[in-house]
Amino acid sequence: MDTKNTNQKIVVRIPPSPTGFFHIGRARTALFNYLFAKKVGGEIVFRIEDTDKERSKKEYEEDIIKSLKWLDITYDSGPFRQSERGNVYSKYVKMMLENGTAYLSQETEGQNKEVIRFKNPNKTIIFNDLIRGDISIETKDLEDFVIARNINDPLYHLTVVVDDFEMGVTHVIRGDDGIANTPRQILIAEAIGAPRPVYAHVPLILAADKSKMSARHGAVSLRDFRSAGYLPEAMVNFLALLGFNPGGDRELYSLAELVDVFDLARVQKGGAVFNIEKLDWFNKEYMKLLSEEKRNEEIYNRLKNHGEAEKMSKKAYSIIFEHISKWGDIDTMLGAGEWNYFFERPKYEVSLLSWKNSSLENSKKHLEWIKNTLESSNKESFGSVEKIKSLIFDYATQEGRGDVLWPLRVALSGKEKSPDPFTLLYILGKQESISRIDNALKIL
RNA sequence: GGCCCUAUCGUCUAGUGGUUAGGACAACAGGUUUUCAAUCUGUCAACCCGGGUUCGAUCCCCGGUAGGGUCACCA
Repeated sequence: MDTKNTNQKIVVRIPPSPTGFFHIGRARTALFNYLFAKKVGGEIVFRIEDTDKERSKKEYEEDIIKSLKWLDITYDSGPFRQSERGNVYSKYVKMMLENGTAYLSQETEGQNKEVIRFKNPNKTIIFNDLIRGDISIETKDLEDFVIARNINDPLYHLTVVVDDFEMGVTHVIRGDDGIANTPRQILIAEAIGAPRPVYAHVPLILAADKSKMSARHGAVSLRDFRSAGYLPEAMVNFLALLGFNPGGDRELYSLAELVDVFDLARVQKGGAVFNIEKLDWFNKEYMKLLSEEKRNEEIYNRLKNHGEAEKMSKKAYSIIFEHISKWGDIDTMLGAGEWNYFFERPKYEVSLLSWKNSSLENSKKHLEWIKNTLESSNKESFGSVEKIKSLIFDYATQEGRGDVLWPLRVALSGKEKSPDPFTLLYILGKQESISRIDNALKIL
């Protein structure tokens, strides 16, 4: 009966439903399918499960495709759309109606007066799960469940089983929440004479409160993370190690390296709490691997979106880079005015100019010294942070570093927290720096 | 509630019938030529409980407890 699988080719599937933007949990399940298939030299079928005409949208389908591409998860065939495979399903429904494994049921409630129900044999199903071992379920609790609204309008359980059969799927790797669906699908598979695939149920991604991660917990679609400026390599690495670990202390793995070390038997059984701080750490690690050109390009583009790109000196880029863990942080920092001192004169209270217990008179004295020194310095001295530092540092050491450096930094940035004054001097340039010091002197 | 699944630091996890139970994130402390960041070093921090098996259980078995998932003419 089954001639498709005689060559033992391993086939997995990525079967999202386009009823929302691609969910992070779905992304991880897709990733596990990918890693498993690549590891064993199998194939990946990509299938859009859009039998729910009400909720399925093209926009979501496009988002799913884009998301997979972003993560670099490729597939060997598809996308297939269940909405385009009506004939296939009605063929099987007919067959089941004829062989008595399904029947037309008169309904007293619901939208349709007649639906097609599966004739439940009420038996015990025991299936082996690659991650959890044997699972046993009494199917009589499932009753005669509905498999189609009518012969041309099949429901999820039927379409999944038919497609997995027709597409030669050998391994079903899906989320934990699919366990409850498994006995129904095994029953249908038996009814249509399809072989039973191997199952593997991956633990769920949990929110901080340990419940299934959903929209009410904030960002859950891959799209959100993409626009927040996370790197796909970081996302892949983070997601893979959420519920899987190859053993040992290593944390950083590329997609290809993950394929090498992947093993379903090493997938965790319990759910894993999503920890965005760890994601941020991964992301920063991958950001550090980027070339300077690439970093500057990203920073420039983000600044440009805010209309600040031309006002911000390129010399400030390395400082910006140090302070972010994802590109979207640039938007946040800019929005909060954190970096305003890079392109506009700072405003601040006079009192901020004095360091700890030191006096404003002292600050004034030191700033005057610095001003004179800078004014008499040649252009060469502003060539690097190191050179600027050599102009002032000995004086600062002698007079008290905090006493000298703090007011200088405040004069330049107007903030309690900012890069060091030498870097500020370098970025701002001689003329602008002197004029800011002048402003400080005026209010002192 | 029925059924199913799960249980090592706050979080992600490694690990073993005998270990000082390891790493990472976070937190905290200190260094790094003032602050923030980055970085370095260090500190804090876990085997859910009760039985059983065993010379010995975090590890094996049973029970409990807790948490989660699922119970559609959604997928």
